Parts: sequence; C-alpha cells; structure tokens
Amino acid sequence: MSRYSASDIEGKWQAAWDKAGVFTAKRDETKPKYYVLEMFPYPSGRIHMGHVRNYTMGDVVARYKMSTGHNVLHPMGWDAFGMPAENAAMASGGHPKEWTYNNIDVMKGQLKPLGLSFDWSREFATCDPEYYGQQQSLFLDFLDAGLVYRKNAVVNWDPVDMTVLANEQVENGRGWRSGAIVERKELTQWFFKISDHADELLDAIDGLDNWPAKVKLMQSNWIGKSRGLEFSFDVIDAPEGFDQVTVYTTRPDTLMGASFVGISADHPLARHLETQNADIAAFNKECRQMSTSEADMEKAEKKGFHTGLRVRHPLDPNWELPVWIANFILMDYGTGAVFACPAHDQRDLDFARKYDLPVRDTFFALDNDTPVDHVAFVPPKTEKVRWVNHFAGLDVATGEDAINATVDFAEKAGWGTGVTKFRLRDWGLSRQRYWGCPIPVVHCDDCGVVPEKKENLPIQLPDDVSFDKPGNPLDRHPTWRDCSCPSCGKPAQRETDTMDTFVDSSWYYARFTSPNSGTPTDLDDVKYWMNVDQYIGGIEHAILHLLYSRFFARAMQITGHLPQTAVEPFNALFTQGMVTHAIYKRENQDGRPTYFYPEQVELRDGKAFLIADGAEVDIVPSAKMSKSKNNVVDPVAIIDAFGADTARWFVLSDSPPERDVEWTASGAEAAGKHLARVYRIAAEIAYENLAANDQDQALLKDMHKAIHDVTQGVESFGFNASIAKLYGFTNTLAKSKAGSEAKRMAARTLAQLMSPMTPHLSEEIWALLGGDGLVIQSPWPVADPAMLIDDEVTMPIQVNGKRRAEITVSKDLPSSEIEKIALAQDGVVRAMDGATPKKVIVVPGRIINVVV
RNA sequence: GCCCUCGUGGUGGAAUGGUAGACACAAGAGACUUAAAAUCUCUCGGCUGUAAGGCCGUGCCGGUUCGAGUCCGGCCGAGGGCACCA
Repeated sequence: MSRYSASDIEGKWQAAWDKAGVFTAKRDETKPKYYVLEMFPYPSGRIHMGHVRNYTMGDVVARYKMSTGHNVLHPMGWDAFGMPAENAAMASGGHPKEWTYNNIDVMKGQLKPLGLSFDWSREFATCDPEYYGQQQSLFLDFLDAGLVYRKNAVVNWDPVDMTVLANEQVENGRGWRSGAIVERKELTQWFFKISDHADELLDAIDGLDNWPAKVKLMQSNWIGKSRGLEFSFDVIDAPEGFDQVTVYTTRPDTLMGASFVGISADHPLARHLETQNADIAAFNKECRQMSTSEADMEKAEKKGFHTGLRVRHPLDPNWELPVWIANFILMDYGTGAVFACPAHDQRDLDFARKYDLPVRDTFFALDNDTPVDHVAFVPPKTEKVRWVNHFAGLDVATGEDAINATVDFAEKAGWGTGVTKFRLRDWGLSRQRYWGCPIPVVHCDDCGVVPEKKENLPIQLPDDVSFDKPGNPLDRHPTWRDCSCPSCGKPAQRETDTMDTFVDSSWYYARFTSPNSGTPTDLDDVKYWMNVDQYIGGIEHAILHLLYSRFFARAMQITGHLPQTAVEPFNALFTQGMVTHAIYKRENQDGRPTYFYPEQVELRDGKAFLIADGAEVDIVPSAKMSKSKNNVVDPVAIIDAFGADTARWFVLSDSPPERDVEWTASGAEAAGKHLARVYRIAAEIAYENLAANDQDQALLKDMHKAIHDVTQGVESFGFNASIAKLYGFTNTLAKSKAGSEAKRMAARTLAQLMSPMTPHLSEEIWALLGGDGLVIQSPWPVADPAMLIDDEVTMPIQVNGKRRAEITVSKDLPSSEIEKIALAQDGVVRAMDGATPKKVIVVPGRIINVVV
C-alpha cells in the first residue's frame, strides 16, 4: 500500500478533468444553470492567501452545484488596469503592459495547481484591447442615453510633480514622491449619473434576500437618503447677487437652536468674498490645501473664518446670525451651506466653543425646564419631547412630528421646502493616468466634445510611452492625441483621461457569459447565464464595487446590453473575511515607516526582532494583508510542500468564512496529516475482504448525519462546520468494524462529501474504492431523514438555571414522565435541598429547568 | 470624525435563547520502535477537593428571561470602509 503523495495524484486528476471537459461551460436549456463568480484578482504579481481562500470557497460552491445537477459557469479573469503597474514602471523602468501580463502569467501558473474548476476558455484581462474596446462601446451607448456627463470636480494636485494624486498617494497632506503640500484643483471630468438611480438602488436593496445584512446596511447608509428642509437666509447688506444663502438641514426641529450659518470654502459666496478680502482668500486657500479624502477632512481640526456678513433668522427678522466659512462643510453635499445648532451636534458644539458662539438649548425634559444636555440628542420617533419653536411656542411632540411640523410650517409660510436628498454623489470616472481604458471622445475646436465613432474602437493605448517623469504620459505623447474630429473631420485631439478601474470591474461578470462577442454582451448568453447566482469576494468591496456594479447592470439594461430580468447583477453575495497578518515596522528618522516581511523577523515572548540587526521592531497586530505593508504570506510554499488539497482544506478549516482570519504558519502540516490519514483509511478499506452482508447501523447513521451536516454547511457557507463534521465522520469510519459493505459505502460517501474541498484526493480514493466514473460527475449523496432521528435523547436538568444532572430518555416520552424522572435524580434532589419546585419547564428533546 | 463588524481555553474556533468550549492545533503522558520519524491511546478553561462533588468562567457594567456567549442599553478594545488603492 503506497503512501499518500499529493504530487503524484494532483496532476493526474487535473488532466482527467481537462480531458473530460468537465469545467467548460456550454448553454444547456435542459439543466438549471448556476453562475458562481469570485471577484477577479488584480494581477499584483503573486497570489496571496486571500486569493486562495476566495477561490477555494467559490470552487467548493461550483463543484457542489455540479454534483447536484446544475450547469455551472465558473469563470476567471484579471482586473488588470491600475496604478501599481504605473508605479512599477516609474520605479524600475519597465512598461505597465509588460509588467501586467507577466504578472498574469505568474499568477495563473500559481493558481493552476490548485485544481480550481475554472472555465479557463473564458479568461480575459480588462487591459486586453478586446475587452476595453467593448467597454468604450458601452461608454458611448451610456453617453447617448444621457447616463454620462461632464462637470468640474476637485482632485488632489501635487504642485511640484504637476500631477494628480490618488488619495492613497497623499501622506499627511503631502505628495508621496515630491513631499509637496497637496492642493485641491478643479478639473473638468466625466461622471456617471448614478445619483439619478439613487432612490431605485436604495429601494432594490430590500429585494436582495441573499446578501449579507451588513452589506445592505452599508449600501443604504452610503446612498444616504434623508428628508429635510431646504430654506434660505436673507443676507443683510448682501454683496451683489448674494441676497440669500440656501441651506439644507435634516434637523429643522433644531432651528431655534441656530447660532451661526456655515458655508463651504468652495461655496459661491465664499469664492466671491475671497476676491474682496485677502484674509478670506488666505483662509479658503488653507481649506483647499487638504486632501479630498472625507476621512482626512473629518479628522482635521475644525476651523472657521467669520466673513463679517450676517443673515436674518427666517422665524424672527430681528434675530441675526453670523456667516462663517468652515473647513468641515462639503460643497458636494446638500447646498454647501448649513445652519449650525451647537446644542445638538457635536461638531457644531466644538466649533461654537472654539469661536465663542452661543449654544441655545432647544429640547427640554417633559416635566421641568431642564434642557436635554445630550449633544447628539435626536428626539425619539415615537416618544414625545418638549422643544422650542417659534411658531407654536414651547411644544410637545414626537421627534418625527417635530421635524414634520417645522417643514409644514416653512412650506405654508413660504420660506422653505421639504426635500429629499441623497448622500450618494455622481461617480467621477476620469483618471489622469495612462494604464486604464481610454475615454473614447475627441475634443474639436469647432464641435466641442465629440464621441468617437464605434467603428474606430478600440481606441488603443500607445505602447511607446515613458514613465521617466510624473504625470500622464498620454498628455506628452508626440502623436497619440492627434486625430480627426468624428463630426467635422478637422484635426482634433483625443481625450487623454482614462477610466476609473472600477468601470472595468462593473460589467466583467456580464462579459464572462460571452467573452468573445463582437458586442459588449451577447443577448442569448446573458439571458441564459445572468444573473450571477453566487458572488463571492472581500468585505472591503461592500460599498463601491458592488454599488457601481448594481448601477452598471441598470445602465446596461437601459442601453439594451442586459435583459430586463437582470437588473440586479448578483442574486446572492457572500463576503469572506480578510486574511490578516501582523505588520512589522520601524519608524525612520524622517517619520516614515519601513515595513519588514514576516520572514525577516524573529518572534520571542510576544515581541518581534529583526533578524538582520537583532533589534526590536514594532508590531501592528492583525491588519489586512497588503503589498505595501509587506505583511503578505505566499501560499505557493504550502502548495509546493503539501499539495493543493492540503492548502484548500487548510484555508477552509477552523475559521468561519465570513470572518477575518489571522494567518499563522502552523496548521497546514496538520491538514496534510489528516488528508494522509483519510487516504490510509480508504486504502485499507479498499483492500479489506468483505464479510457477509454486514450492515453497520451506527456507521450508517453517522454517515447520514455527515451527509446532512456537510450539505448544510456547504449550502450556508459554513465550510468550517462541514469540515468539523468530516473529521468526526472520519473518526467514526476509522473505528468501525472492518469488512462490512457499509464501511466501503461510507468511505465512498466520504470521498464524495470531501470532493468539493479536496477534489484530487477524493477522485483518488473514489477510484480506489471502485466508484463509478469521476467523483465530480457523481450525484451528491442524499441523507435519509429516517436515519437522522435518534430514538433516545439526552437531556440536561437544571435547577434554577444551573445544570445538576442529565437523563437519557426515549424521544417519545411525555413531558409529565420526563418531569417525574428528572425530579428523582440525585443531583436534582441535592440541589433542591428539600424545597418544592415552583415550576418545572420541560422543553422536549432539549432541557428541563426546575425553578424553586 | 462618520458608517459597519468583531471580542469565547495556550491557539483557530463550535454552540435554532436551552449541557459553554464540538472539531482541530499546540502541549503533556503512555504504547509501538535498538532509536527516531510515522502511527495509535489517554489528559488538557480556572480554583478547590483523596474522591463524589462544589465554586467561578464567553472584553467590562447593567437589563429582559425559568434560562443569555446568543436579545436590549451603555462602555472598552481591535479591524474594515469613507468616493483617485484594488
């Protein structure tokens, strides 16, 4: 009997699957289709544990669905545009294209040995001209349908490198290369009109039954529908054209607590004032010297500048409020102006205290005049509150009524309007970078912005570009921009901006259904395959990627690229947790950190020491694995040492799939040992002589329980639970009596139940035990419900909630009998200490609780 | 700062409101072996007790309940997202 050797069997079975063509998806109207998709990877260079975890989970689902009679589509491709390729080109002088395709080769070579059930015939990379050409075609259709438009928007601008920076390239307000203080700069950019669909995208969340609740909540919050009041303050001694300042508030009930009006530094009034007043100009400039990241803005010190202007309170013409420019007010949300109520908003309160502005109480206790001192006090929807308003005096109402009453009053009096607003902003897709999909439009002196003709697509990226200086090389390419106007034919210039890489990943799922189609999608194919039945990916994509994809599905439906039935792209979503690892770092003298790889570090007594110099380094526990932090772990070593099945089994074991998992090196070896044990047990069974017709009932019962539990685990993404049951079933099998037909059948069933997780080993032992054909093509075993019921149940007995004894009784025994037996138990009698029970709770089959 | 999530033995984790710690890892003891590896068996939350048993225990404080790891409120800590990282 030979030892288990992964390297001997894994290649063999992968070849067998290829030969049988089991993973090549073809339309087949006679079978139910099942489309399982994992978020495709960015080709960063090497696969990491997160990829292995993600694709193994998808593979389990895909293989399980194949076994249950589905026609499965399980494709794989590459999200291949993006900044790292340009960064690499700048750092080491290569070309982004070469870097990207090399990485794809390497990573595909690393993925292949895992034996994943991908239909590789559908593979594409988003940087393939065939793909981004179709994306340009989609863009033109969206443009035609009014789903895209141009407007000004701010970007992070590095004044030294003269280039646009991504938020991640801004470090403490400075450009990552030049170290220059970053400025905000306005550029004309392209936008998708996602906000037109805000309400619908929000409403449709309710129908996403198989999405995680937290993702739905995050999306809802992100879309951020709010009801509020929009109204204007009259400006006293207003500058020409600025008679009023319009504000939006979701808390009109706090209007009597107003203490000042705040406007954004980008507000038209602020922009006007800075032309009149150098101090205001300086303050606004300071406000604009801030990253565009919302987190940075919110964390920055709250600062303001009194404009000297005053406005009249709408409820009291004699009440004047000062107008301040404040650095925390976003021009992009609402009207770019707010009224501040420091009594009920922490940020307003901080601001008021800093600049010595009044704090006016608006809410009071029901029975006395004590103000509600809670700064973030939101009146409860259903309970009544006492609050100050100027149209009805001190009044009592529920919070909701208070808000509605103010809106009603404002509308009737004619100084305000109840409006619905969304936090969701339109999606800016323009990027001033080379390695992305060119936006297929032309700028003509006579005709303005003109869409490129479809027959000229794809507009391909030029290969002869240099990355020796920062900025977009398309801008400085000698000839690429030159073209003729698609409308008038005169010499014109191409747009040099490329598309946000989120565009690429917003429709790839549809392209996988017909990757070679001459149009973005083939209608027959999308009708058959869409929607994605199960989408699996990282929780870090919970908002942007998923929301953009949902928008794209709608836009593609409007433009006829998806059928009416495919409004939502993903029927079910599973968000896996991240693979995390400690970060080892050391602060340099200039304050910037240096990161070290795990293998450069030695761990002693919970501290980390750099092997090179023996000195201690800082440990940041449990952070997302990230290339830039050097805390990635390479799974290839594990695959090489133990085989694919071990790596797969290992990443599925122990941790619940949705939870983050801290990577530790131990454990892979144990997984390998277990698989070797399974092989050994199966091989022993295969060579046993069969005794006559021996039915091992206990073994069969456990087999049916295993079928039930493993199936349930796989169906509900409880892979760790499935594996725990498989361990238990393996132990039962190992200890069961040799030579029974039942044992052989149980071993074959074990092979089937393990096959989604360890497909190679399963094929091997399936064949060893005389299974028919390939295990991947065998129908999934079905549990016999009769075998799942135990005749006897063990029930704990509690006295006042503390466990004192347990009894084993027939499952059909009436509660009154159970109660009698329970009360007679030694432990129960002792705990009751002579008292008579007040109450005895018997939960049949579960527990008995005696209350004394 | 805002939105979201998580917190259980030495470790990963299990537990439809019903026996907390399943299943594993690590550790310890033993069997086999000349020896080692491999394999197999046993022990394994803390305190206490010869034992039977008892007390404590799911980040902290409080609440609901016959019964709370689970539900509710408030804290503390860690992680993810915050629109140009993918």
